[in-house]
Amino acid sequence: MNDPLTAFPGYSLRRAAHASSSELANRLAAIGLRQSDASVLMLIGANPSATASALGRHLAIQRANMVPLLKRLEDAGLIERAPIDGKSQGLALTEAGQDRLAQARQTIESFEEELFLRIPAEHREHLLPALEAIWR
Amino acid sequence: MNDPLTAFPGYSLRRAAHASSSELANRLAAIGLRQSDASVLMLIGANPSATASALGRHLAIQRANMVPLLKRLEDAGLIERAPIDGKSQGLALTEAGQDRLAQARQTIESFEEELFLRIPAEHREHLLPALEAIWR
DNA sequence: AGCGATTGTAGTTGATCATAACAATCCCCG
DNA sequence: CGGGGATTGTTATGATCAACTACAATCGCT
Repeated sequence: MNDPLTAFPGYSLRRAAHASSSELANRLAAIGLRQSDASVLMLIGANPSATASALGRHLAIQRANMVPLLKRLEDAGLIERAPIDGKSQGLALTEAGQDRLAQARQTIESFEEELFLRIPAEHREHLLPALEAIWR
Repeated sequence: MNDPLTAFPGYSLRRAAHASSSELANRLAAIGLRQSDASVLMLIGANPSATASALGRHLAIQRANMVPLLKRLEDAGLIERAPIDGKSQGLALTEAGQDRLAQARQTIESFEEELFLRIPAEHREHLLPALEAIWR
């Protein structure tokens, strides 16, 4: 079939992101996490007592959309909130959260490594800088 | 903020795809199209009398999800269907569809060019092959 | 003639994102 | 110190995209 789309980097970008994203989502589902859950766990793990707003800003997740996400993690006993002042709350991992994060990290790291290795060697080192130029 | 995610190609891939995708969606919305609409128009334009199933296979859109998409395009008077045999139908652009496709093509091509130019020169030629290695 | 595969369709579900609105609180400047 | 603009968490709602199941009709091949 004649295909005018695959020559476009933007189109290929979407297809590649979708493919890799759904693969990772599958693997994370095996430990009961979504990608956004895992991202938030990773970020809280690296930044204890960060606020929901700050995490959202950094992950490009709207404040409003953080609410059900954090509620899910809290209901699952993975995170807990501690008031910082009257309006902000610091987020931290519970012990269960740290365990789950370890699993998530393992899942993500091996996934990312496989992904990286699928790229022909001569292009590998160019991918990340090229992508960052697009969204940073 | 300490960020363990941006070093991952997969994460950066999702962020870049989301950024570029929503930008393109905005521009296409100005001519009344979604990205999937535009993709389908492009593909029909390059492959007259292709079937819905064939398009879907090529674009990685499930047969079932092509239905509302094609209905939208047909209701907008952009495509028409001609029975090939008892169960297949060939899709073709109407005149309005060809006009709209021309606009879409213009929009997409200038978008893709801008996108391409945002990538530092030394990485540009590596992006497409790297992406294709991921999803092809 | 018949059986497996394909096609189009309908309906439902879930995930992700965007947006608007609101009350409570914070922070800074006059 | 007081007040106004900004920030925070939250509720609610809608749009988009994508996955799944199921079904009837038809095709293609043996």
